[in-house]
Amino acid sequence: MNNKTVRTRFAPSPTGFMHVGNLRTALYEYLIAKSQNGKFILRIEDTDRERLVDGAVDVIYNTLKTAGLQHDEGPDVGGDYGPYVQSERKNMYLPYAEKLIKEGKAYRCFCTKERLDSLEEKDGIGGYDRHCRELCEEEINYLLEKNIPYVIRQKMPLDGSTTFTDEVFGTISVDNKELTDQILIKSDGFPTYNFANVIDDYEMAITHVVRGSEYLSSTPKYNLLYEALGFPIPTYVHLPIIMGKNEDGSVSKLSKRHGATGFEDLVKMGYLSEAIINYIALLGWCPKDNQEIFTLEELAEAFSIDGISKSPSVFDYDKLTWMNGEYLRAMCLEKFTEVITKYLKQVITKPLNFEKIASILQQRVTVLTDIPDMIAFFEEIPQYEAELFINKKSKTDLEISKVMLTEAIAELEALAQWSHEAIHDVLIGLAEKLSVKNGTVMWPVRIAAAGKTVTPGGAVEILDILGRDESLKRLQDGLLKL
RNA sequence: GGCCCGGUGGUCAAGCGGUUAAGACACCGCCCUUUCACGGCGGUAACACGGGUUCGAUUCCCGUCCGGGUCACCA
Repeated sequence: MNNKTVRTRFAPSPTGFMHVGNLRTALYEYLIAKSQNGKFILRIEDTDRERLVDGAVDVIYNTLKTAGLQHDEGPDVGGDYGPYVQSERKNMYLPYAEKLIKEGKAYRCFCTKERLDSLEEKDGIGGYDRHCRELCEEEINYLLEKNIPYVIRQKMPLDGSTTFTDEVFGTISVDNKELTDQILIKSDGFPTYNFANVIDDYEMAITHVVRGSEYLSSTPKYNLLYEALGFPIPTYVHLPIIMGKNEDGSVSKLSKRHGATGFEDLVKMGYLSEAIINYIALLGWCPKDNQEIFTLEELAEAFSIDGISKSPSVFDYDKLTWMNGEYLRAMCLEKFTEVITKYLKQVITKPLNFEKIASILQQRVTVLTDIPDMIAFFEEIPQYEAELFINKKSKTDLEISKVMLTEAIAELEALAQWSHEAIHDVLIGLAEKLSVKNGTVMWPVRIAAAGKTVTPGGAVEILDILGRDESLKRLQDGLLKL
């Protein structure tokens, strides 16, 4: 047993978008670290200078923050292994590459982009032909003197095979002849992701390399690099890929074309960050006891690598929606009211009691953005046809509704005090007095009060929220339709 | 196409040689009920296929098929 502190790292490149796949990787990295009292590190991988996006790093910080995945070390919080931004580490990589050249494990490649492209066309399937691998010293010096730009490539073994063990996928072996002489340093002097990753993970003492399984096939190359450099090989944890359903029913790696796949998009659509985290935690991992609703703390407590599955999983908005509803319903009313106030304000300008509205909404909302449509009738009653008064199950037709509304209005007008309890008693009492089922009274009243057949809350709640004057006015107007 | 990985209901998934093959979402029905929802109860629905190994395979091995990933001076 080694009791070295577990250190995991989340190493996104700043693209301005936090894909749920990346978020889940971050989550698992966080959980693996936290479940073992380890450290979770954030490192920004910005070696691709052509793709930099302004403000992208802030998106990463914000996402991690609202998701609750606080890192222990990173560009913004510091740490003993900085800098945590690869572009600021630029000059650390070249010496390693040059060391490899000296040891005959890497070489300079002067091939032009054009030549590489033509190679691809020739054999159809990529792969560098190792043209510069055996250049003699004179040739190299000549090209160097002429300032021909070059990259540094790693020399892959020509035969044999490379084997590594992954905690999730087990032992995997690949023939070395499948491996291309990968680029370590680009012609602009920046390291490639492949190279920087290995160096940084080593220098930052990362113990568990956690990433999506799309890296599985390039892992042998990393292993060879660790060996060439004399670095210890980290524990690999490859995660199953999150898939999205295509329009034709097929599935492929979840991407933007599958709809909202960014964390911020999901939040904008009305999903709570806690629900998103909870849901994606279960996408590819299962606890021992099948529990489904977890706080982040509970996840960190229950998480273990052996619960990670190997097969890809399809992102299911239905289940996320259900889970979001669970979170919404579990809130106390005050909290729920606070959360939905901004959605209420989108359609309500009248001085209505938000907490009362919240109380009828809480059991019915699954996605926050549904709220405005659900309660817009409080602000203004929609145009509606008299046919809405007809309901078989409540035993109402136009004639009966007219009677019920007339009676209800008379009773309600006489009400000394406009409260939920008083309204309830008077309407239920009316049904009893007329010897009809409750629904026969309630249906017409609710239709007249709301102008629609489906409403959150019943007649009593709606009248209570609307207040005496508006309620009576709406009931009178309803009566006029009959 | 080469290489790598995977394959339990529509979806997420338990299972790790002997089970009536869990559970959740979705769907359907019933109950509750003042519409809808919530809640309760019940239901439809799965081990991709073919060979082995074994007394016995969803589980182990091989092949087929299907699905996915990967083959960049992107990460």
